[in-house]
Amino acid sequence: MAEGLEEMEAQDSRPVYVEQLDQHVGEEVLIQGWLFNKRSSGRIRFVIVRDGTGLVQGVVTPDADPETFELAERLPQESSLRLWGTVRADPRAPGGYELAVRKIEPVHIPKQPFPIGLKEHGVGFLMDHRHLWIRMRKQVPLLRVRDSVLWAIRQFFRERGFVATEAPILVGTAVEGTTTLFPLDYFDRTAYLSQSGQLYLEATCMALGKVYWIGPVFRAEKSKTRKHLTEFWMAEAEVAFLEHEGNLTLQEDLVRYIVEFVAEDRKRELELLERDTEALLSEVREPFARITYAEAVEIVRGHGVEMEHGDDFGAPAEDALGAHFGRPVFVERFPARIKPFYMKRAPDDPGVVLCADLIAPEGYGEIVGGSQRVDTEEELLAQLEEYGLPREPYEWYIDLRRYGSVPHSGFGLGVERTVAWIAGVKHIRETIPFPRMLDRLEP
RNA sequence: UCCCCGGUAGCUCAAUUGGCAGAGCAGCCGGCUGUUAACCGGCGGGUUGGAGGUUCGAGUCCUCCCCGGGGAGCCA
Repeated sequence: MAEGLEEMEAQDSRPVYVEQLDQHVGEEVLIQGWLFNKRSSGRIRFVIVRDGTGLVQGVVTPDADPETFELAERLPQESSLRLWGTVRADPRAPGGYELAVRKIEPVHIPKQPFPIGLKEHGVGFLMDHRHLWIRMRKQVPLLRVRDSVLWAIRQFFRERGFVATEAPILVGTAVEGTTTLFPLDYFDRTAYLSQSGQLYLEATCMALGKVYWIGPVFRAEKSKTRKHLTEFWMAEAEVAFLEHEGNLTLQEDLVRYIVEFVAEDRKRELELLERDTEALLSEVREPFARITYAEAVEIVRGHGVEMEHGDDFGAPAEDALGAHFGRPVFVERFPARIKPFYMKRAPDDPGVVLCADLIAPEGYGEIVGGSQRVDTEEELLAQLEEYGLPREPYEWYIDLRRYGSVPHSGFGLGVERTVAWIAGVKHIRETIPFPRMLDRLEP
């Protein structure tokens, strides 16, 4: 009977989310969420409730029923609850709206204190409690920014007629010989977790024309930096009949689209993250800079960073480039021997390849890497040999150059680095719900 | 793999030259009718990461190990 009454009551006020409260001023609503914090001043009590879309302050006075008044004092942090109250605008309330609470109904009351308080914590402790940390103040808006970045990517490609497709995660061979792969037992042989879907997208674009996919990739490098995870997400695209210049334009259009979309779509979240969105937008307003590898080396040296022509860019070099331009910069035409076997040589200079890395400003490093691909069997066989790679596992890939081969190009965008740049967070471990890093496999 | 820093209460940190292990927060008890990481008073809370060594005496010095953080390299 008592249960029946509660259900009736719940039906009286439709549940609404905190982000919709401005549409319900003056109405009684039902909020379903968790107790984020509470404050009390004796005869007036404040409960701050979060529901995934935002935080709202509930005001509890002795006018509410005695049980509710008592709950407002007693409920511990992260109690789950239903809360009925009338929405009103009040400048004293965080967010501008608050609830005059009529009733609180606990759903679950924790028996022990929530490990993560509102005061500061160390990174190690927070990472050990990542499953709970994601509920907290900065993490919720950050994960909502991530959602928006992924949504923007899908929307961009769909608007342009790309077909969303998939590449396998389990693969039998390395895509690029250099990077370390995670091996695993696959019946009686060794399989690996894919480090890139690119080779497969090259095949798929010959079927579908323009393709993209967004998925996890894996790198067994023992990197310990703020820019690296062992499992991260890439948005990769591959387009038949697209050549190098068009590839850069496509990447530039995509990156600008993502930034502009997210800046608007997650305006409130970026404010909570204290990201200066004007500064961010101004970085992508102008056309991106385009320089060659050779020019980049000179610029980097001009900033006092030592490097030889023929070296790949290290973190200090990337930072120097980002600082020099203050906006994204494409570095084109790398020396062939520091890039993978599948990139096409420049027709006017066989020492360099038709590739580009896109370096984000503000020290976020390379966020996109792409190239035009080798498109003749002769070139591909020659380059496999040059890189000392066996031909047999790549027979299917060589086949793509035997049956109606066309010029084609593509790229991969690092999702977490892009989110970090847009949100303005220093370490990419916070841009994914459960980061996988060296020595960090749990939770 | 290499370099640097750290490990003290549930959490964040202090502890002077080697000399009685402390504070804030959290928890518990009490107070406060507009709080904003509220505030005020009280209470409980410790194998100082582990092993060994030096010493009258080690959180502090030495050796080894474990764990974490930051950075490099490599990469997106």
